[in-house]
Amino acid sequence: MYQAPRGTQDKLPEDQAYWKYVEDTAAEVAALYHYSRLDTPVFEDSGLFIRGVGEGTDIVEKEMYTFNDLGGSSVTLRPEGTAPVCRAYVEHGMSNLPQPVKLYYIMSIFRYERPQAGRMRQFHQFGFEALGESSALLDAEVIDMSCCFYKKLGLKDLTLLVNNIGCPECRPAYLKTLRDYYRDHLGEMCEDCKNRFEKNVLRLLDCKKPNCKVLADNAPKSIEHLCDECSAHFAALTKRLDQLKLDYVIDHRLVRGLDYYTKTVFEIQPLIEGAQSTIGGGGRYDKLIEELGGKPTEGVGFATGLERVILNLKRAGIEPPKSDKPDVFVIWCGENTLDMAGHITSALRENGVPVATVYSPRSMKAQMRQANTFGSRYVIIIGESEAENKNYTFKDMQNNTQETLTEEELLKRLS
RNA sequence: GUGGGUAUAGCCGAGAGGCCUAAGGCGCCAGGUUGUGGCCCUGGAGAUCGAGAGUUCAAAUCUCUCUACCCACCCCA
Repeated sequence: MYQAPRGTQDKLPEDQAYWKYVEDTAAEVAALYHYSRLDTPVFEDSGLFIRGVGEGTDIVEKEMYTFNDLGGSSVTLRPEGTAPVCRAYVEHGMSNLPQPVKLYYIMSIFRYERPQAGRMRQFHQFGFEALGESSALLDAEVIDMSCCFYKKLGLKDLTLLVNNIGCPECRPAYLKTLRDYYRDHLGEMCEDCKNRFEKNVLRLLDCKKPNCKVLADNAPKSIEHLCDECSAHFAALTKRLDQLKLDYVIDHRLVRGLDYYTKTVFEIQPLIEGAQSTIGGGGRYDKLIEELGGKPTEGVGFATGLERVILNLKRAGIEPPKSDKPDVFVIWCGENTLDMAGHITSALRENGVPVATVYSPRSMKAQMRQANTFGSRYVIIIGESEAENKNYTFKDMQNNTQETLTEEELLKRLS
């Protein structure tokens, strides 16, 4: 038999309440911070991600779903959301709108990886991007908004990590310092890191191997090698975060895996040990839009994995809210009851009341059982005597009380 | 890409060569008299034991191959 493709999953009815809760909360928070929704296509020109995310990154090198369509164009299932948003910003001339332009999205993301807990090939992100503003106050607001999202969901015990990895002005010098430092320790590094030494020195900092970790802890820190502008930016950010009373940890080893980040980077992690520690992350990307062919436009954003959010909700025992609409189950049993049942079912639905019923004759007991397993609050019983008297037996399953009502009384009661 | 683990009905899960024409539980269906749920009781349906090959008189149980899933590394959300 067929199965859902590796690394994908069905969102089953029993999980939908979680998804709705998370997505509704995302939309609510987005509105609070004045972000508008943007949906972009599931696939894009492959070049967008190669240019945007960076050729040396793992995402581009080995995780993209890239294929040629029938016309011969190379397209890629989006492996992240920031580049598409920037593309849309440029394409639709949003630089003419009042800046910053604030956009959010809830979309599926595709990365070809070995699946494991909290890591899917198709997963979903809630993300938001603010474009056209360079102030660190906005960085702080983005971080604040991220925290607000988790807080509203009821997630606690999250750690906020922040760092500043510099800009094209100061980063080259820092990278040189870093390379000089690591050059003396090549012998102590793992194979991967030796490789990274050549390709991407920054990434040496977040290797988790014990030896490399020690090296990284003692490595030159980016925030100590910032230019005046970046330094001031970082100071403004932390000052604002303090005002917002957000607890954060400055993590020198936080560098992120996408090439487009400049200055601020941050990550949010649950306390639970082990893999997939990051639940969300983001940062500033002041050169990205330029890189994609737009005019120089700063940006800062954040994205969080919804599967991981839900995983953490479940671990924390947080349940999504239940709807409090009255659910009605219509039972019909006996001669001439079907027409009345059909009539009242339609009438209730026209009044906006959710109704379930049965379609084949079954014993009253069986129908009551079904109403019970459905969790219906009310049951309307139409048996032969009701059919004869043109009224309805209305039963409250919770209080175990029932009464005889006319159609008008019934509709009034439930609407 | 690397390493480890698992694979029995819709779900959970016993089972370690013949007594398995596969236990039990949940769920589902039907009953427990005459028109009524949740508890309880009784009965029922539902499994080519992941797939293929091999060893054997005999395999869910042993061997091999494949596949899928899980976990970790890696990476990230």
